[in-house]
Amino acid sequence: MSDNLTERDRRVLQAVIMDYIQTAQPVGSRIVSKKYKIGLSPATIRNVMSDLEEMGFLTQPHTSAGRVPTDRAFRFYVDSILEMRKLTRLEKDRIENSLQDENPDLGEVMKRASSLLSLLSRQTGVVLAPRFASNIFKHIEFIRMRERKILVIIVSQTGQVQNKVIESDEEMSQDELNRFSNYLNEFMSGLSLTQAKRKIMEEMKKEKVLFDKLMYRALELSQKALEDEEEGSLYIEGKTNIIQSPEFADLDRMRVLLLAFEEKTKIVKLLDKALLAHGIQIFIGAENEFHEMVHCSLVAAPYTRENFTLGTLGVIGPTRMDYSKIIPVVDYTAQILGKILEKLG
Amino acid sequence: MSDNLTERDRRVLQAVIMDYIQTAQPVGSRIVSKKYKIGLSPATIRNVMSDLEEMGFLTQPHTSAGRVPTDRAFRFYVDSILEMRKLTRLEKDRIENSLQDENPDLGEVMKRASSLLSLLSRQTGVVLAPRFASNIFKHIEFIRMRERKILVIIVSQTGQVQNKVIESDEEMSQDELNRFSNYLNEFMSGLSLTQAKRKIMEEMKKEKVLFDKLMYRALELSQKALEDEEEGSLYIEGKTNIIQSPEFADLDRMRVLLLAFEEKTKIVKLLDKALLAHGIQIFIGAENEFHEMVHCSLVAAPYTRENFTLGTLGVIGPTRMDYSKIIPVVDYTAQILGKILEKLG
DNA sequence: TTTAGCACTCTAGCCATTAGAGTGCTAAAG
DNA sequence: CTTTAGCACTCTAATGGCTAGAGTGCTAAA
Repeated sequence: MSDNLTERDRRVLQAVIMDYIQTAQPVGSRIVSKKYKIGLSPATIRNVMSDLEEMGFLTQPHTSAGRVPTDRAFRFYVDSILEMRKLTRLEKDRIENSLQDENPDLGEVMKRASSLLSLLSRQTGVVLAPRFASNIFKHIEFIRMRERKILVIIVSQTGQVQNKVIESDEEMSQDELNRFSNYLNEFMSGLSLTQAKRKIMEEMKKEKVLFDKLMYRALELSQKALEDEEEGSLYIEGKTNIIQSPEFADLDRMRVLLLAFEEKTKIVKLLDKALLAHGIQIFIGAENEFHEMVHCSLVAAPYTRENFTLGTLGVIGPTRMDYSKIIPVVDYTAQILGKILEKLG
Repeated sequence: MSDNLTERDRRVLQAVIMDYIQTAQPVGSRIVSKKYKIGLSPATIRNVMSDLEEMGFLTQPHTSAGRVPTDRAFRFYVDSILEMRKLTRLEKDRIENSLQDENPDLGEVMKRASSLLSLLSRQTGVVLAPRFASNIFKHIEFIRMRERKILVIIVSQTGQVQNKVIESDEEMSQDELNRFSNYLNEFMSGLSLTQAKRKIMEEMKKEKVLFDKLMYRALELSQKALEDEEEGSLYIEGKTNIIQSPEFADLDRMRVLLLAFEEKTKIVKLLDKALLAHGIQIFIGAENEFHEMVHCSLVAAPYTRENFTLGTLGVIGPTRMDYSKIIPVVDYTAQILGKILEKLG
């Protein structure tokens, strides 16, 4: 199981992988020898392939079939063999233009980004929107609906709007609520929402606030409004692309994956992991703990504004997807998305 | 092609349809004679079936197969043969409980309704949310974002929140904007949003307003905020259920349908049609102009609050779905949803 | 009018066979 | 020692023939 691959081994492995990416069929020694000029006879290739199989990079579906790269092979491939295709000017333009927006609305931009990723990769595009809580606070508003139900609207500096119905212990007039809004708008001005949350907690403990019933109530309401950690909205576009991939001809596999898409939470968790990393991250097949995704890979990249990570985007496709093209696409899209969001600042 | 079906014809047709709904297989004369006690021999049944075929109610996939009901047969079935299964107390309870909500948020309720429909029918559940424009106005708020970009938030009496970034011709301070909000909140109080739109148009033409530049601008902004007819949000749940139906074993068919689900606009149009009708409506197969849905039916019902139609909900499934159960489910869900929304009023 | 009987048709499943792709091993060539 | 040609071997996927079974339509008898 040693990993000491000779140059020749790597060349052969690369050929097998590349052919498999193209055809989705087991690759035989003849093909490798002919189509990819390695200058070796099929017989030699066979020996090499046999070695690679021993090392866990290839498998045979059955004796007389060609070989198929394992997850491990793909891992090795993306880590050390893969040569990126540079994006053409045309492709770059396309990415830039698709994301450009006259009246930028965050939701719209997110949706476009995922569509774009799906279109360019011919796979499924995903974008994890910035956590609302990580935004800078801009405005809060309380609107009395009926009895003790109050609609709270919180706006971030990026123009994201979160709204929620909360229930107060006591009935309150709209006037009172307006005073609350004014007070809190002042109080939280310029803070990030997480900071704001903390500040509110601290303030509530102070003596003078404990005596001022109204102020206490204002803080209490805002706390309720901020309290639930929303799971971060996920945009998925191009789900139907997976139907084309022969690896999902098996209906059960497909169903499981589509269910995961519908469920979303697992995908969110996966993208969350990529949030912490710097630059492109690739999750291959069974590497990620979600059994739904054993036959899939995720190419993901965080997008940042002024070095602050906002969210993640990526492409989900079969393990066999064309990394050499998709990685640069994801990378560049993340860069551009970051830039666009700076304007939205 | 005459429709004068004898009682016997109808019994046989019913048997064929019911069996086909169960098995998704062509139905032969033997089965009809045995399983459904019509008291006729297979030979007689064969004659009847032959007649029904001539009349366009049945087809044969090939000579020696049984018969399959046509869309026309299903139409006839739901219109005049079908006997509804009554919902059990248990099922009714389930519907009521699922939709009940402590802190009702419209989006949440819609989502639950579609999930519920999907779960009970084992098909795909769809809910068309109330048009925002048909709501009663509650509150408007302008928030200055940067330069001339202004975030407008409009709240309806049901607690729905719509937000949008608009651009004004001139830069304005938050103070001015606040004055605008105050003025407009007064101005539109109690109106439906469509009425409000009209009133604004009229007001803008008045002379005195034309001279008051600020007021004119306020109206202009609110007009911009209200102008775009948003397409009404659609909730779809349980898309993966269609994978189970044997009629979608054909990947192309399935892809087309899933695409339609992703696209949404066509489904919205279809549900819009049902909006006008009273009570349950059923669209069978090729009857609806969307070729994506040739193998599907839609059972839809509008839901109303105090006799005012808010939206539509329904179930999309194969033509062969179990109408006798699904129709009552859709019907009752629509009723309950209406009631729930009254509270939300 | 209904039904039993029967000839006929078509499909789906089941071999058996075969072509072809690919392998591994051996022995010769470099 | 490495590479390669040659060859026997294996396995699959495709093909074709065959059969059982399901279902029909027609005819003639009940």
